[in-house]
Amino acid sequence: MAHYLLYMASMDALSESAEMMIKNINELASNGERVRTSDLSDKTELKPASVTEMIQRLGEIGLVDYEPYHGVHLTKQGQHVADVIEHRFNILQRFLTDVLGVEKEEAAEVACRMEHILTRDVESRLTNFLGATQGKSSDLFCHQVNIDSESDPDFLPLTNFREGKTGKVRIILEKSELTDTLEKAGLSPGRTIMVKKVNDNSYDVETEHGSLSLDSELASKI
Amino acid sequence: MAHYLLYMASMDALSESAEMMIKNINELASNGERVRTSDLSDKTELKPASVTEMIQRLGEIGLVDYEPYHGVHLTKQGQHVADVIEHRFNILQRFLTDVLGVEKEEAAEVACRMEHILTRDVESRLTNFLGATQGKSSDLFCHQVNIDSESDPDFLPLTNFREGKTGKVRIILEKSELTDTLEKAGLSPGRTIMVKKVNDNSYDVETEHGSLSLDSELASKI
DNA sequence: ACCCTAAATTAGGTTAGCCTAAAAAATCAC
DNA sequence: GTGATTTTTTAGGCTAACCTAATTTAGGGT
Repeated sequence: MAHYLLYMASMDALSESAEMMIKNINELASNGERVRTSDLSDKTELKPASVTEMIQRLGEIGLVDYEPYHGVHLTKQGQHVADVIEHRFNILQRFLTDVLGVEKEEAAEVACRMEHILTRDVESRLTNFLGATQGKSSDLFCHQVNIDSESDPDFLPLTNFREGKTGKVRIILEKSELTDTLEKAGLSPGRTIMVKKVNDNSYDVETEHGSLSLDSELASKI
Repeated sequence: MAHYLLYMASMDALSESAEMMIKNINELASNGERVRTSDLSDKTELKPASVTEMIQRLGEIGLVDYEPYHGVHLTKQGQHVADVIEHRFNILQRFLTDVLGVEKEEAAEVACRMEHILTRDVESRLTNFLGATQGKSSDLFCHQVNIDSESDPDFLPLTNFREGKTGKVRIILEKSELTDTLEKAGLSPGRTIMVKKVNDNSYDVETEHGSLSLDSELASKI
C-alpha cells in the first residue's frame, strides 16, 4: 500500500511551483554539494519558511533527498525532472529568440512559464523544428518592430490601403537584398508613407525621401 | 478611493481560472443572451457553486455584468479580454498544428494552457511568423519522428549532460557532411558516449572509438 | 394564486502555496 | 567549549480555487 501511494504520488503532474523549485535546486547544485534553504530562498524570492515547506513536500514524493538543517539534493528521479525542464526551457527560449526575435530577457520569462506546460510531443516536435531551422532563415523575422503595449490599431498589408491613405511601416517581410533597396527609398519600419496611386498591379507610394512604385506581390508584404 | 481600488483590481493580471471563465462566457454568449450558471458549470466542469463564486469576483472587477439568479454577460472590458485570449489561442493552435504538426486535440489542450502566458510581444511576433510562413515550408518538418507517448525515457541534447554522464545517441540534427565526420569518430545514433569534460563552449566526449571535442552549437544538436 | 421543482446562491470545509513570528539547531568567534 | 549569531524549522494565518450540503429564488403547471 505504501508503495502504491508512492507510485501514485510520483505519477501526479507537478505544480509549476514544485517544478520551479526543482529547477532552482538543480541550478544551484552545479558543484555537487547539497543546496541550502537560504540559497533557494534568495534565488526563488520565496521566504525560507516557504522553501522548507516545498522541499519537504518534494522529499516526501522522492524527488529530492532532504535532511532537515542540511539542505537538499536531487534524487535520480528529481534530476530527471530537472533535465526535462531545462531542455524545455532551452528550446522554448531558443525558439522565442532565434525564430521570433524576442528579446532575451522576455524570452526567458515566457519560456520559464511555458516550460511547465509543454507536453512531450510538442517538446520533441519543437526540438526537431529548431534543428531543421538551424542556420537558414530566422533573420527574416528580426526586422520586427516592438508593438507599444495596449492600443495597437489596425496593422494591415499595404495592399489593403486605398489611394491617399497614409500609415506607418510596421514590418517588411522580404529578404535582405531587397530590404536594402527599399530602405534607401525611405521604406523601412517606423517610417510614414502615403499611397498615391493604386493601379491593377502597382502601388505608387510616397515616402519621407521620395516616391517609388511597387508591384503587388511586394506590396502585400509591407 | 473606491475608484483607486477599481483601477488596481483591473490592473491585476488575471488568473488562468478567471481567464478561462471569461473565455467560456464568451463562447456561450454567441447568441447575445445572458449566460446561465449551469451552462458555465457544464462547460467548465466546475460545480455551480464554484462558477457563482468566480463570476461574482469577475463582476466585482468589472469584467462581467452579473445579476444574481440572472446570469452574466461580458462588459466591454471583459469582451476585450476574451478577444485577446481567443486570438492567442488561435495563433498558438495554428502554430502547433500547422508548423509543428501536433494533433489538433493535443494542440488545443496545450494552446489552452499557453494562451494565458503569452505576452503581447510574443503574440504579435508569432502572428507575424504565421503570416510569413503561410504556404511555404511546413513540410520541412515532416521527417518528424512520432514519439510513442509516455514511457520514453530521457532524450536530451548533449548540452544538458554533465561531466561524467553517459548516454546513447538518439539523433543528430546536422547536415550530412558533418555527420559523416562525426560518424567516423564513433558518434552516430545508437552509440554510447560519455561526456568527459565541459568547458564554457566545448564538450569533450569519449566515444566507443576514441574521443573528440565539440563546440556547444554542435553539441546542442546531439 | 400556489405549490413544486430546478437552478442558483450561501455557508462552511479543504488544499496548495504563500506569509510572519517564534522556536530550535547549527555554526562561528574566541 | 561556550555564548552569540545566523540559519532553518515549526506554528499559525491568509487567499484563491475548488468542493458538498443547505438554503433561497425563479418559473412552470394546475
